[in-house]
Amino acid sequence: MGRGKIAIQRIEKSTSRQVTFCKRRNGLVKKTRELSILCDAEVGLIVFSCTGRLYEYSNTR
Amino acid sequence: MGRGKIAIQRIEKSTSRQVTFCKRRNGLVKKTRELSILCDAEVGLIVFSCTGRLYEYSNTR
DNA sequence: ACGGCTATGTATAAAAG
DNA sequence: TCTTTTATACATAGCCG
Repeated sequence: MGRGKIAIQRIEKSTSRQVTFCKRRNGLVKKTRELSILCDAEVGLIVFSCTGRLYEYSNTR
Repeated sequence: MGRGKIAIQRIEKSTSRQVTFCKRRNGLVKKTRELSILCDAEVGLIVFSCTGRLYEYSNTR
């Protein structure tokens, strides 16, 4: 996706890594929520950034 | 995505829901792993299907 | 560094086998 | 019902301001 294809390996440039982290984390949460709703599943997602910050998502019943 | 647009709400037809669950769960795991590698983050994903089956993914350090 | 844009790659809904 | 195909929608990499 995007303007060019990227290899799946650690992004070395820290500013790029930070931007990608933010974008993909948002995308992942969205997909996780969609799976939960579409398929009536219970889900939990936990992400710790490399700087130690926590992000999480779960559906509640 | 796909041939038609779908609303984000529970898929009523159980066979369709099952197929979508399988495809989207695989996609979600892939995205989760990619985020972990690209952005050097620790991640955990847990999914319980509506039939009570457990699927999980986490990166190990 | 953030926020928006858009060309392009990827995921996937529906169909076909 | 499982797998494969294909057209289309969606996510996002690189840019620009």
